[in-house]
Amino acid sequence: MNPPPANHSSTETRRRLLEAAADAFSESGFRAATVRQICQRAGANVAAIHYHFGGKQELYVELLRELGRRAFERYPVTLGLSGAPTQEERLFAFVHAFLLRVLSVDGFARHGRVLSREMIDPSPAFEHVIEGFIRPHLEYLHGLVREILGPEADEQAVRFSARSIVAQCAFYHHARAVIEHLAPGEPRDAAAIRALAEHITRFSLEGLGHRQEPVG
Amino acid sequence: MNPPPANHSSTETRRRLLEAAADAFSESGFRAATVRQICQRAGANVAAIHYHFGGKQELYVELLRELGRRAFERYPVTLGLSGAPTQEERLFAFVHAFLLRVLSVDGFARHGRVLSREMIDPSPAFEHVIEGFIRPHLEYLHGLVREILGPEADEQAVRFSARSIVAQCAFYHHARAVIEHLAPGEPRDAAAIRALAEHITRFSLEGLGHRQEPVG
Amino acid sequence: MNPPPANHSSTETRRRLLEAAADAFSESGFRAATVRQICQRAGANVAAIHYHFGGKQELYVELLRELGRRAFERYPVTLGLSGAPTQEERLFAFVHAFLLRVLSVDGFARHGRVLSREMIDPSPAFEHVIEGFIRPHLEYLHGLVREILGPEADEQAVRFSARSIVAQCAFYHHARAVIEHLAPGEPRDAAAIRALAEHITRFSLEGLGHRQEPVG
Amino acid sequence: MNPPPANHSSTETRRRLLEAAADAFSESGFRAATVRQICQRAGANVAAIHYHFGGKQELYVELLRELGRRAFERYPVTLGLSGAPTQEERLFAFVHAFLLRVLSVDGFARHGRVLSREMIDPSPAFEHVIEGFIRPHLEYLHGLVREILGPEADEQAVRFSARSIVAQCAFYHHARAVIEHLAPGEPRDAAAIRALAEHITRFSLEGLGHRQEPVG
DNA sequence: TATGAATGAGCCTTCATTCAT
DNA sequence: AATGAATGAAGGCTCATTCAT
Repeated sequence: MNPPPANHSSTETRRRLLEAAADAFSESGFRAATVRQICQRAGANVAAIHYHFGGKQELYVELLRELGRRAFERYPVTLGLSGAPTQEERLFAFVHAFLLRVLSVDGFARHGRVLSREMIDPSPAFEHVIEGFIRPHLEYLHGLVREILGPEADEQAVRFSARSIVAQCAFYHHARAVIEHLAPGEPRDAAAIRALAEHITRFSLEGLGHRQEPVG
Repeated sequence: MNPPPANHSSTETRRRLLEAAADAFSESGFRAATVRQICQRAGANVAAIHYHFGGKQELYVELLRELGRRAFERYPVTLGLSGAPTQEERLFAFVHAFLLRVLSVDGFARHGRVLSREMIDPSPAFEHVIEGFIRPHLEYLHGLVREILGPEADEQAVRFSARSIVAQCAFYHHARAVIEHLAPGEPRDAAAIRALAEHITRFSLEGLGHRQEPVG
Repeated sequence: MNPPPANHSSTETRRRLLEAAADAFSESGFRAATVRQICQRAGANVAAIHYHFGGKQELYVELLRELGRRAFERYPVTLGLSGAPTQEERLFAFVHAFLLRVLSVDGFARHGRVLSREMIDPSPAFEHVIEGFIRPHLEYLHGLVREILGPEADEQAVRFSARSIVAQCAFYHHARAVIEHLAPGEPRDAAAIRALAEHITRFSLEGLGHRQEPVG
Repeated sequence: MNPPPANHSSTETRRRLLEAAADAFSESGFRAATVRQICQRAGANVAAIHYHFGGKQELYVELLRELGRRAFERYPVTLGLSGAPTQEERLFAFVHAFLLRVLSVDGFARHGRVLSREMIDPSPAFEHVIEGFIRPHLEYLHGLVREILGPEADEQAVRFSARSIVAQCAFYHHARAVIEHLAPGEPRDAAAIRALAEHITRFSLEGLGHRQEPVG
């Protein structure tokens, strides 16, 4: 008698929940985002998150696991590189990719933003985030910095310098509220992100003592 | 209907509430910290905050005002400078003071941490924080950067460069969980903080294209 | 952030909440009645009102809507009239219905009592009450009074006279404590209410200068 | 060393508290008025009410006792009468005095308003109010009504009619919110109050079957 | 005689979770 | 496989009252 329920397959609901969670968590953070909000955006029942994931926290962890890949696939640290790139090119790619992961308007940036929040306010998924994403990419950067600094640089210099680079990138997400308030309307389109990346790359290369060969 | 008396006297309970609030807000942020928590730590009744400050938010603002004064008195941007300091000395003082305000183990650092959290997760007192603390110090830094970059630098270069400097300092608080996890046990005593400040100053001076004249 | 679902289904709990709310609000008024009280009487959790209605005020408005419908269906202003009633009959019906809505021992009277309280101590739903219930019925009465007074009556006379009529009816609820104290045990059964209505109707008809033609 | 405190005598503070309480209770009712509000208006300490009266409720009872006299002295039921007034004149005086006690803008009306509220929402002082003020004046009215109705009127007719008269007067205070909302800006000055009293007197006299002797 | 400080009970609301179907 | 209903703990706030001086 009743029409069969417009039954979205289980995986379909799950996907919509993850999608909605990505929006909510990247906008509001883990605590401030509410399950009602997420379920509503996903067109699902309040109990759906508990049903599919076991709870809010499990959904969050699953989101990190599931979507982490995407951001780093879309914007790998070697973004746009090919052949035998120079050190400058490799640093620029790293910085540019970092900024795109965090600032771009496409859906991929949501993951970057969630990761970025995770640095600030660790969740139970912190360990997973560190080991799965942050450590490997930081080690890549360490390698690059070590190359640029040259063989006589000690490890502390490498660590400090890598942090200085990451700091400049992360700042644009961490302090976005301040930046937006003090420099309202500053563009964030592809060109502006590229300009930021160029600034950070140049600033950091010099900071690393990397001298561009003087002409002549 | 009528607000409770804006009590400005300095009772013991009031002081203990501010102390407890400094701990709670610097650890958990404005939203996550609860008045019950704070009152309990202060050994006071739940209604004490309402009585002494008018509410959670008013307590927060009062705390910012109070701690702000203390922190910037203890660690002014011209930390340890006297006479006619060089640009390098002034930048070092700025960076060093910033780090001390955020990393030092004394009570003063709690204010820096609250400010740092405010960048990340603005509270209803955001406006006050920006105008009272962040804007004035940022403008000081802009002036310094402008001097170092020289007269031909455009304003965007000044802004970007100042951000790069602040970013490196703030990162040590924003990303403290990550740093502690990846470099466990890295010291945070006075000497270590000075070393960090030296690194950031050197890195930034070079990033700013400031060349130290070679000896000889 | 997002309101709870405006749940319009008719669950058993929802009905019990409305029932309990009718008791509580008619006895204590909007402000003095507490959600805990209501939930407890309804055998429900404290959060039940928020879940089913969105909040105390929304429950109140919903109750007014619901009970209003019932009370004016059960005791319409044309109570018992049919055919071409005389002015006297119409006024009697109005007065009688008013008193029944306020004094009868069945559940319907709770609505009248809530309305009556609203006159005295307006709640945030005051506007709704005025426009939804009071104004329409008052305008009906104005029409009737205008007819009785005849074409030469000015509008102020109409307003004042209508008030005099409503006042006599409402008084039996407003001043019920005084009446009960000074005339304890005065009956409030159907016959007594009818007798009151007859008194008020006669008193008012004469007050309106309406002369019953003497027989013969 | 310290100057002697500007010590208002005990009775002075007491008087100011009663004054402020009259304002607060007549405006907001017993429950809604807060002790903080009252103490603040009186320029006294929060604890002053407890100190001088023992508590909010005791202050309220004291206020009724203390100020009750004043209103009935200022506006006695025989307001302005002298010599051998007619029944019409006596009824007009009663009604006019009632309205003035409740509607006039001078301080005396506050007491009338508090009494009027008491009818609606009895406080622990209810008994006192009834016996001290309401019963004696109602009995006066009963006597007057009995005279007007003539010797053959039964007691129920007297009671009902007296209520009809009181109801019309009290309504202007009880339903003031409704009246103000539906007829905004209707004046309440001395002339307007007199006009109301004339309407109610005329309406009631006719309601009582009192015929003004036809000429001739 | 009088007060500023502090209290505890209670208010409405919000939330992640769990239950019964 | 999935849901609408219901829960309990906790949140910030308000108030009349009491305490210590």
